[in-house]
Amino acid sequence: MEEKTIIAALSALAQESRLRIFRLLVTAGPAGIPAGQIAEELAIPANTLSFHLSHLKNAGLVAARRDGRSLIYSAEYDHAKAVIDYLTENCCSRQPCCQ
Amino acid sequence: MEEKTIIAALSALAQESRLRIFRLLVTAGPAGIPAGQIAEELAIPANTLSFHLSHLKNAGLVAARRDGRSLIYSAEYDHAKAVIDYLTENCCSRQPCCQ
DNA sequence: TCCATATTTCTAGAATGACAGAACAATTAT
DNA sequence: ATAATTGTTCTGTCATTCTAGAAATATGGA
Repeated sequence: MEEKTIIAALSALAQESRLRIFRLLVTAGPAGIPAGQIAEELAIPANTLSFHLSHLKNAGLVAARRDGRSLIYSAEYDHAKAVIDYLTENCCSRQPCCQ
Repeated sequence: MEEKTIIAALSALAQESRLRIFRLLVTAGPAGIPAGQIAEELAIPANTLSFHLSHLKNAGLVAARRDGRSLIYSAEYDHAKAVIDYLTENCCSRQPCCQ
C-alpha cells in the first residue's frame, strides 16, 4: 500500500466530524446510512457533511450507493484494515525484541 | 480513550515526514534511535525534525529519553494500538452482519 | 411539466499547519 | 571556564483546511 494512500486515509480520519462519521458508519455495518440521516444524527449542515463525506470517499474509507433520492454511505472495512496494518508493519525488524 | 486523543494521534501520523519517522521508530523497536540519526536517515533538517518529533510526542506516539547529549526516541506501541482499536470499535453494532 | 426532496458544488473568509533560518539550552571534553 | 556537539524554541512566511451561504444537480411524485 502506498504512502500517499495511507496519509490520505489518516488525514481523512484526523478530524472531529469525519472521525464521528466514520465511526457511525462502522457501527452501521454494510447496510450503511443515507447522507441525510448522518447529517441529522451528527447535527452537521448538509453541505458541510457532503464536504466531509467526499473527503472520506476520496480516501477510500467509505463508499456510496444511490437509492432513489438518497445516497447511502457505508464504511470500507478492508481499506481501513489495510491502513491500520501499515502502521505497525515491520515492527522491530531492526532488532530482535518484542513478539 | 478520548476522541481528542485519537484525533491528535491520527493528525500526527497524517503527514509524510511524521509517518516516516513513526515507521522508522516502529522498525527500530524499544531501543529507539537518537534524533540526529533520524534526521540523517530521513534527510530532514534538525529543527524541522524536532518540530515533528514534538508533535508525535504530544500525541503520545513516541517517547524520548536522554543518553548523554543525545535524545533517543522510540515508538509507543501500546498507545498506537489503542488508537487503532478505537477506529473499528463497535463494528456493526447497529445490525447483525459481519463477525 | 412543475414542484419537492436529497445531496453536491461553488465561493470566500477565518483558522491552522509546515517549513527553515537564527538564536537558545543542555551535555560533555579539554 | 571555554568550546564543541546535540537538540530545541522562536519567528515569520506560505500553503492548506474547515466552515457555511448560495446556487446547482439528480431523482421521484402530482
